[in-house]
Amino acid sequence: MKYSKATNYALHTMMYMIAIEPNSPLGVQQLADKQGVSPTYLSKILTKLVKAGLIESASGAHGGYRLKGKREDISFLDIIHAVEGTASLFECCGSEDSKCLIHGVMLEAEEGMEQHLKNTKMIDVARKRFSGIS
Amino acid sequence: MKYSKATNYALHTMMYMIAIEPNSPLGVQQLADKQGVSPTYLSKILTKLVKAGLIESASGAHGGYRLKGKREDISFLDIIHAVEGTASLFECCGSEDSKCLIHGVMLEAEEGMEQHLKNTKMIDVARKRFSGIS
DNA sequence: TTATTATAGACACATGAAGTCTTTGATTGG
DNA sequence: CCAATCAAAGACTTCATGTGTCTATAATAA
Repeated sequence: MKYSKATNYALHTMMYMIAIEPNSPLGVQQLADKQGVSPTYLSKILTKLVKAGLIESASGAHGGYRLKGKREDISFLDIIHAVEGTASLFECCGSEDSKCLIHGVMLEAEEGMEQHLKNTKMIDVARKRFSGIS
Repeated sequence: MKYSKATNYALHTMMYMIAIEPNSPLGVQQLADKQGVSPTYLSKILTKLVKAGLIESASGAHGGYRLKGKREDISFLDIIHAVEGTASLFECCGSEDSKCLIHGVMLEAEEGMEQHLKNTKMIDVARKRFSGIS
C-alpha cells in the first residue's frame, strides 16, 4: 500500500512545468536529468499524462512536452489518477458494494483523501516556493 | 496502490468478533470458514492483530482468539495499521521531508483519510447492522 | 499422555513495480 | 527528399511483495 515512484516522478515533473513561465516544449531528456531517472522510463510516465489530457507532446526537432489547457486547474488528484488509475483502494466481498458497511467506511475515508488532493492545485504549491525540482 | 486482501480479512474478522456478544475464544477454523479463506493463512493475519494488542490468543483445547481491552475503542485505523504497517503512503526525495512541498501536500491528504478511519469505530458499524460476515 | 490449538518458518507462486532496450513513427530543418 | 531529432510502443528483465500452502513446534486442556 504505497504510491508508486512513477507518481512521484509525475508530480515533480508537472510541478516543474507549471512553475516555469514560458510554455515552450521541454524534452524528456532535460526533464529526466532533473530527477535522476532514465529518459525512456520517464517518457512512459509522461505518455500517461498525455493520454489523460494534462499535457501534449510534439515529435521531431524542437519537440517535447508542454502543458495543455489552463495551468491553474491542474490538481494533485488529476496527476495521481492519470498515473495510478481511478480504481478504489479497497476491494471487498466481490463487488457487492452497497451491502457491505465496511466497504462503505473505507470508501468514505478514501474520498476524504481525494477531496484534499482535488482541492489542492499544483499552481498553489508552485507559487509558494520552487527551488529547483524539489 | 491498493489495500491488501489481508486487511479485508482482518476487518471482517474483527467486525465479527466485536459484533457477537459473548467474548469466548473463537477458533481460527471457525473464523476462516466464514470468509472462505484457509485457517493457516488467516492465523498469520490474526497474529499481527495479537501483536498489535487488539486481540489475545490462547493455545490448547477450547483456545482461540478473543478481544482484548475495550471493544468500544477499536477503530478502523487500529486494524489497518496492525496489518499494513504505519509507514507513510508517499515517499519523496529521499526522506528530506520538510523541504518538499509536494510531500507535504501528500501527507496532509493521507492524514485526511486516516482521520476518518480513526474516528470511525468498529462498534458503530457493528451496531448499525450485522448480517453474517458481510 | 493425547488431542487440540496457536505460532513460526520455509517454501512456492502470481502479480505488479521499476527499469532497459529496440523499433517505429512523426516532425523539423536543410 | 534526406537526415537528424524526438515521442510512442512493445518486448523484455529484474526485483519486491502479496497470497497462500505445508510442516514442525510449542502451549494448553481433558
